[in-house]
Amino acid sequence: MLVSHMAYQLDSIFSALSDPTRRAVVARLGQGEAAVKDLAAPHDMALPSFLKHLDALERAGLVRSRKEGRVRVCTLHPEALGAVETWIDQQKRLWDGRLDRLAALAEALEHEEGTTP
Amino acid sequence: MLVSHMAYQLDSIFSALSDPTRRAVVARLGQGEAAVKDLAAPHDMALPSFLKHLDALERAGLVRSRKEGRVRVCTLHPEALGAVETWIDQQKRLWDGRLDRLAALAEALEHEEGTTP
DNA sequence: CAAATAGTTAGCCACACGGCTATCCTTTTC
DNA sequence: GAAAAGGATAGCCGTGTGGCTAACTATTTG
Repeated sequence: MLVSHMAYQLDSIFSALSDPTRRAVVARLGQGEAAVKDLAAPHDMALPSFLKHLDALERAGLVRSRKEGRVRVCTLHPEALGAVETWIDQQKRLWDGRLDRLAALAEALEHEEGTTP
Repeated sequence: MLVSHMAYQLDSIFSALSDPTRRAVVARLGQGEAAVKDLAAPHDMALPSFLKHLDALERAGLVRSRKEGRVRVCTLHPEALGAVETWIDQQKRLWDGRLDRLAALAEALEHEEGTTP
């Protein structure tokens, strides 16, 4: 899994999650799949506007949907959140690594104490 | 910590992280603080453009900066990422809770088997 | 089959975003 | 003290985003 491949994914995932309506949809779908109409109900906006939010979530791979008759049923794909977690973990490792090097440096200086006036 | 307070924060944090330039800056600052000029160097854009990215990171609380003479020194504030992790963990709990209920339902059905023809 | 339901598509609008240049303001440095 | 360095600010420009209405398609349902 090349980082450059992930980058585009991360763009759309972070972007999708940057909106409260879309985060609410993710939370709702965490309880189980739902039809577009039911997903849209709690949100005070016209359906076409809401559909754009769903599109964003689908483009990010967070949600998938299938059509059953005239109803579109949406399902959460929580694995997509894994990309975010992975990225955060990488940042933590960078951060911790930096702290480790600082500690090593501090220790080195201590051992050297008094030898280089 | 009220959810409604977090919501606005999450907006700006997710939004800040939705751009590769800004994620690169976060990664860079994970190694230690740096001056604006040095942060900007790897990114092929004019300084004012880059400053907007820094602004986004500061507004999200991911980066803070202080002025030393004519140089602005930027520092990572990794705690801000905690808001993201918290949100993801909440979603996982929702998801897992749903699976638990499904399992409970399945078990209940099994016990009931044959008693309700 | 007619009407209601559930989406879908097209197109409009205001405003945010990401890039730029040009200019200005401090602080160093020579 | 003049010039260079490091940012900051203002303003322009094309594109993207989030909202809307209106009109259309495809399924159910009465």
